[in-house]
Amino acid sequence: MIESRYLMAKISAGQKQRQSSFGFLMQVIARRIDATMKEELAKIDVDVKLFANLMVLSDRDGITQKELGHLLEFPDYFTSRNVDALIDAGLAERRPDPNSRRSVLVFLTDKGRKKATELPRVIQKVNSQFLEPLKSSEKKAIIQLLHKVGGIPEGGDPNL
Amino acid sequence: MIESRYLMAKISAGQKQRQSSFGFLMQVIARRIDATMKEELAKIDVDVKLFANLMVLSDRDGITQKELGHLLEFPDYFTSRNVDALIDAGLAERRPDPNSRRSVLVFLTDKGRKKATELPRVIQKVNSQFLEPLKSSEKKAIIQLLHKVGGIPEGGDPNL
DNA sequence: CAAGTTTAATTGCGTTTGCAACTGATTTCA
DNA sequence: TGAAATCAGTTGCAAACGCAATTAAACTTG
Repeated sequence: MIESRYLMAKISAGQKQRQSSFGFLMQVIARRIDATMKEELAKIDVDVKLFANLMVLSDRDGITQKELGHLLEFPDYFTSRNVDALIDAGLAERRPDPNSRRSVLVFLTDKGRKKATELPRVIQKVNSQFLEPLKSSEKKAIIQLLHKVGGIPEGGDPNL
Repeated sequence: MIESRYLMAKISAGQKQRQSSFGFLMQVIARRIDATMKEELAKIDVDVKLFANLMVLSDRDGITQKELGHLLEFPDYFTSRNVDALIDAGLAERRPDPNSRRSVLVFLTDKGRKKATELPRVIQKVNSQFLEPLKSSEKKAIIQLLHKVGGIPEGGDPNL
């Protein structure tokens, strides 16, 4: 962020307000999580830029680029280049969509599927590292509140 | 962020886990906040990239570039270019540091100071927009929890 | 069914980023 | 003191980004 991770809202007016700004807190913590993920993923030789794509594909192999991008809220051009990069890294391949000649299906290669199996461990590790200061009930609470803020339906394992 | 804001943790394993990943939620919401800030700041003709710098300078005018970068956790080269951009926009100026010929002090111009006064309103607006789905008690709770996660001491006005 | 519209995906190109190298000033300390 | 190390700041350059335009396919509708 710069790595626009660097970014924005680290701020507001005085010291006090700055520290309590929701946007400020979100940005700062998100950047830190991103940096930590980058480090952890480097250990297993995965580019953080491709990580998200790998995770989605491991769950839903053979979707179109459009769908992949949609699930990640990425613009099309970005998805297009991400898939290029996945292919360059030997992690995925494009195949024609039997249902439409203008869309493309993306599949993980064996190598890609193998890499993908290593990812949940990393996510789990980083998430619990960041949530460590919270009590168990607070962990549940913050995830619930974030879901509410994001308008994202809940469900699933809060440990991840 | 993509604007390495686009990035990372949108993820985990299955659909269920993905939706609950703390890192995933943080990244997605942080990116949305960033995009919204960008839009809102465009309305008052402020580049989101310079926004953070403006806020810090409005609070602590006349600091060195080094200090400015440190407060924002930005690398030196980035601060250097940000100050260039602030100057190009007529919002700030460099002055020699009387205490050291190798460092530089950064001051807001009148125009810069004037712009800075418009920023808290925008921050306020975007924050409350994102927190809108929450009840008042929940707003307090999420900010408190984020402080705890970030290891950032609390204090200040939760509306900002 | 043909013209117009929308859609998935890609790409050209100017801008921004990140790293490393560089300059000049200051400190260290043998 | 003066050679080496450190420090603030800048910059060259390759890579990555982001937008807008493009291509080719698939709807829509009169």
